[in-house]
Amino acid sequence: MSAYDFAELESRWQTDWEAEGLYRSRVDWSRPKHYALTMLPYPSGDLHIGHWYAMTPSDTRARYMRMKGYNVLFPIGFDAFGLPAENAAVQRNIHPAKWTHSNMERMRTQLRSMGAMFDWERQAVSCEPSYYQWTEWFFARMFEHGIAYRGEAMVNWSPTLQTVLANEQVIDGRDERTGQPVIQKLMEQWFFSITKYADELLSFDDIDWPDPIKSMQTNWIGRSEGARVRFATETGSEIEVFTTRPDTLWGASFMVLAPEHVLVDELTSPAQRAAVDAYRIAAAARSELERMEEDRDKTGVFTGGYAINPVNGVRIPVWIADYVLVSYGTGAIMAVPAHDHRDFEFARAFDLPVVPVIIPQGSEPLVADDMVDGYVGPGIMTDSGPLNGVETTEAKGRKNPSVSAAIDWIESNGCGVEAINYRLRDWLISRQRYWGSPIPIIHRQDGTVEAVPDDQLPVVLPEDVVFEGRSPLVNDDAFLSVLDSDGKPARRETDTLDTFMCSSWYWFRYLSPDFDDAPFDPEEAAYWLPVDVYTGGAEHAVMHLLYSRFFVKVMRDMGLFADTEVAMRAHGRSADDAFDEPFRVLRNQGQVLGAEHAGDVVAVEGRRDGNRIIASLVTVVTGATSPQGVVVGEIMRRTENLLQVMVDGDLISVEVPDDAEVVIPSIAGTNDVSQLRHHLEVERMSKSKGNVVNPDELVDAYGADTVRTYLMFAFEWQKGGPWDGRGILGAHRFLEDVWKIAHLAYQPGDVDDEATAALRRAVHQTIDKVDGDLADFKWNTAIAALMGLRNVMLDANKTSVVSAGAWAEAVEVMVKLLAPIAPHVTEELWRNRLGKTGSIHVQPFPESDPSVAKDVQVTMVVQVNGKVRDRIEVPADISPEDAEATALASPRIGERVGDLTVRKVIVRQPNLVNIVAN
RNA sequence: GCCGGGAUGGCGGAAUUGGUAGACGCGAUGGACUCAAAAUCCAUUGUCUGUAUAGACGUGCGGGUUCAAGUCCCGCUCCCGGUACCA
Repeated sequence: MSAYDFAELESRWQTDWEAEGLYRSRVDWSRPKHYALTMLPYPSGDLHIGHWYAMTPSDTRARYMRMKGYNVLFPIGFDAFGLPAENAAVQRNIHPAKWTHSNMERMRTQLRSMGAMFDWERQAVSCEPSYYQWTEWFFARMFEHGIAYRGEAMVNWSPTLQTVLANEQVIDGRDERTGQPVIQKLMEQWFFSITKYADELLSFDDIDWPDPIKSMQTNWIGRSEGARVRFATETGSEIEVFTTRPDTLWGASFMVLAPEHVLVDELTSPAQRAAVDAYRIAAAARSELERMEEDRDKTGVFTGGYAINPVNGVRIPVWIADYVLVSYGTGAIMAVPAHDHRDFEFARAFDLPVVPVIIPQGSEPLVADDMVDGYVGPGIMTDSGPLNGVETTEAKGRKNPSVSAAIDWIESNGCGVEAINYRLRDWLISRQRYWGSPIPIIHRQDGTVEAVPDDQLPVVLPEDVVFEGRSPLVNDDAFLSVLDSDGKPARRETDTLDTFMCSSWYWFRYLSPDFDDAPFDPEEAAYWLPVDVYTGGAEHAVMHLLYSRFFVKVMRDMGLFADTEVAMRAHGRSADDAFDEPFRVLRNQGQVLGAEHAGDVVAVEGRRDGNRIIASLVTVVTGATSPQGVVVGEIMRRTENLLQVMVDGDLISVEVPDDAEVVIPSIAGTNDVSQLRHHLEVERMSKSKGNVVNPDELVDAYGADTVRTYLMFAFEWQKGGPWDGRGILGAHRFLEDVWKIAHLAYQPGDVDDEATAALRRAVHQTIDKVDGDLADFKWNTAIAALMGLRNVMLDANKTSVVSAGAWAEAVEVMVKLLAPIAPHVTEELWRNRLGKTGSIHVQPFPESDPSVAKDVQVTMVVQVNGKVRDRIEVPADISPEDAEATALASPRIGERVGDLTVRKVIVRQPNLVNIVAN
């Protein structure tokens, strides 16, 4: 037997497959198509184990579908624009294009080492002009159709760098690199009106997506029904609010505006001016995420202005507070503290009136002074003029009688209208950066804007630029100066497009990456679209996937599939519903994290309280020693001010109060809790998320097939987990065993029919198991089943009593079942050991024979009062009567039941009988 | 904070969706082979009860439903992902 030389055979087959064009995918209307898509990778530098974890199972699924008879398209490309390239430019003085291209060059080689069935001739790269020409073209279409528009949005502004920062570049309100403060600032930018599609995006009727994803998108869109109500101010303006509870309008006792609301200046009285201005500056220093944290103490300032409650004419004060966001609703709320938690907290904090207007069901009317929280339950309306006596339930919108009555009253009295509000905001697509697709817009001298004509696309990024922090486009005169459609001097737009836009249409470009007349070739699209299976990380649950859905719907409505539909009909395929959703089936994998490292070690001094320590001194230590009175341990987890510290195998909670002394040797000066928190978090992220595991080394040591097999075997795919390098030997041994089994010169002795049937049963049961598991994306159990078959075959070889025919069938089936998982070794065995012609990867997937697979004997469990007391081998087709009789006849059961009275016997033949006796 | 997911032996994970908890693998222990080691092969391996064809306990914590709960219900704890300019 030759040795399993994985290195030699893997590179040989990769070369041969490419020469044979085995993975070229071509339109073939005589065969059913399958478009398998794996999420577009970002060219971060080196392929890491996470890429393997995402892509090799997708490849296995694509190969499985191919063996199931489909013509499969499985393309690959790069999401090549983005922030990291610019960071590299700033930090290491490498041009983003150069950095990106060398990364892609490297990653292509690494991707090829996976042995995936990528069709490289369909590669799409988002930073190449041939690609972003069409990204720009889509923007131009959106602009034409009124989907793209100018608006204002908050940005992280660094006054020091005079530039906009990404959220991840801002830590604790400061620029992560320079440590200088960052403020929130309104800026004019481009948007796509995705909210126009909010309702359609809430429907998932025709797609097979995981429920959690659908639920997250639904919550993200956040549709709520209610009313828009106008409050007149004493300065003569109107404040419009959206409320889901118009029925509680009579209890509105003050209003709160977002600090950035346009009316704040007008409403602010001279006496309050200083306080309001100070508060607005403070609010600008806080991120939106911080502002939404509900358990924060409520802060706010009275503007000095008043509004009139339109339903009862009551004069109510107008405040500003940062818990109201400009980006949600109208940026203003009416506060009904008696019936809303946050408003109640705010009212109590600032001693504002609380006016109950609901009598809780089955209870006495509320007394404002006695309330400890807003009441949000059902009841009867009171002190609400025309609504008095109306029932209020816990239903939302019109389904709640009081809300419905209130909307009718408001509309007929002209103070508001029924309205639907979405939490979803329009998609901000402007980026004040260089390394992205330019927005093809020209700013004319008269202040209007126009799109760059299609025949002048793409607007190409200038290459000769210098990086200092701000986007070099802003200062690039050659780029900036342009003539408008009237031939007058004009200025180019300098914002570039959000990279999410590049990744919102890439699967169309794969269809025909060299097509010059349109983003995609309708002939290809008519066959391949839509994507049948999309796999990728759950971290994209909302944004990327929602944007992609939006994009397709917009394309459909702009008529961009008209030619494709014609081509489909020409081939007799219905175009109905083909372009409402981009991805028919979606499945998510988890993340493989770097190997778990020892955490930071801290020494803690403090007071012990049960299993918890209230710290007075926390020191981050390197060389851990344990002097008297000090607990030294490795930090396992940290949340807020609570550290979980492992000390001699026990987890101890350490609470770090704000006044505790904190010593972090690597940070000079006095340290505090937030620094401790921040420091430990950074340490943890760089350790646990860093690409500690290098797949290239694993491929060198064990081969790509082993790495693939191990990744699919060792984790629950949807969940992922920390990498553990030890287990890979198990996967490698398995492939070596398969190699060995296929090379055995099997010679039966005296053939035993029962043993032969048992082997065949195992083989056919394994077919069913692997078939079902691969269909369901359950790689680990599919491989476990194949390992089980391996064990059965090694035993069968030892006894050598199964027929030669059954053995040969088993070998062939095992190799075929394994082919989608370990493509190289199975191809080698198929063609060079089993002597077959043609690739194993185009063979039909084995089919099981139910009559062979059927069990003849099974273990029946007999329980007494739910506890297992005996196990009996019985025929698989045992009748319920026989099952019960067999169970009761068992001496061990007789002993157990003894003098007890049998009350009931539950029979689930052939697996279980439960005898209830007392 | 909010939204979504998760927690099962020393470790990764299985469990036909209410019916044998721990498949498969790693690791560990003992043995075979070897001068020795590696590799390989054989055996054992949830915990406890001194023995084991026995019993009790056991799926993050506290309750509940059921003949039967890892699975369903109620209440918690902790971890992971997302939170709109990381991709």
